[in-house]
Amino acid sequence: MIIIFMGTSEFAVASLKKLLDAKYTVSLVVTQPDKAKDRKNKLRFSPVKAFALENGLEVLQPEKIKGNQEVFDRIAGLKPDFIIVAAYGKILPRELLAIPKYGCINVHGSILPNYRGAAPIQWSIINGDEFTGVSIMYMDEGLDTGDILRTDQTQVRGKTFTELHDELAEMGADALIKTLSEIERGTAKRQKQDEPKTPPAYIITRQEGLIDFNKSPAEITRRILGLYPWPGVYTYYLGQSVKVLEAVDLDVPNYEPSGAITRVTKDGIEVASGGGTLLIKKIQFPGKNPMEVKAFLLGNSINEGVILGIGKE
RNA sequence: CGCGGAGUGGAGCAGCUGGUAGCUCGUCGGGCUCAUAACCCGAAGGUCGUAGGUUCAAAUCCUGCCUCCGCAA
Repeated sequence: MIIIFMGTSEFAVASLKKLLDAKYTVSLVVTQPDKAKDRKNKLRFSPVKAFALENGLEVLQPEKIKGNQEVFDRIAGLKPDFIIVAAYGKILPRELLAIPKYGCINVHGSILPNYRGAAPIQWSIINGDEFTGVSIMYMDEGLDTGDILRTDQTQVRGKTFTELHDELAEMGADALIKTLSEIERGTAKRQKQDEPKTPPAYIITRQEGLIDFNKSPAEITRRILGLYPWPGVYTYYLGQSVKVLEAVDLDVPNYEPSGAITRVTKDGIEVASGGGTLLIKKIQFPGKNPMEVKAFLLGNSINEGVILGIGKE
């Protein structure tokens, strides 16, 4: 059994690890080129690359994959049985999909056909879904449109992105292993996807974290969970950006203009949002560590009546 | 060499045109209260990130280093 693994993010690491644990031989790991840099501008490996190197696996990092003859030859030359893809970050061209004997299998962090795309976990939290899960599917040329082999589900409620992500990464890895053995035994069933009931899960940008105080406190609260830790949810206070790390929906009507600070107490900052009241409890200013509003107030003051969200934009 | 902010008693800050440190909260003890997150009195707790330098004298000026963080990727 010859397996080629393609993945980049932390989500993919779990699957790669389980493959190794299950004694599959991973002949090659393909991941994105090193481009992430830290504050000192030092190169950082993708999580998958880091893991692969630790485990002595061969790593390939093509800049371009479509129409790259060298990469194609390399992969085809291995005569793989499977190509396993998890959070790789690029669409694979048709000729590559055709290489492996048993096909290209993808691990995806949602129950397809819902949330096709790059950020399924974040969006399921932001949208307030009760359930989400993972899907194992055959890949085709579309974006997460291939036939489904297996899905598993779990609850979303109250989990942060990190928590749900880690859970789904494990769940996806387990589902992958089970699916592979089913395929080998010939008991796997494939099923075409229905029409999605959600919009595509567009990749998250920093902009997604800017709070819109016209939205309900509940939605803002979910966004805080879904965008944790990156990019985080933020707004502007007196022209300076502030991250909002923790907030609760007070479930109290508030008819002040959206974004207005209506009350400052030791519990936090009450802000009018979408007709409701959002209590901001934990914040972080640039250059500072995260802190409870209560602590912030010991050395600083926040005035009621100030409108949040007015800043550089 | 990507840009920038910050490191001061447990927490959040002030002090930084140099002369051995202050505020708010917390903690501990006591008091007042039916009672309290309220109030009053008192106490403990900091070699001011670190290593050097300048100076009669540095938290305060200069240099190196470490750590944390915001932006950009």
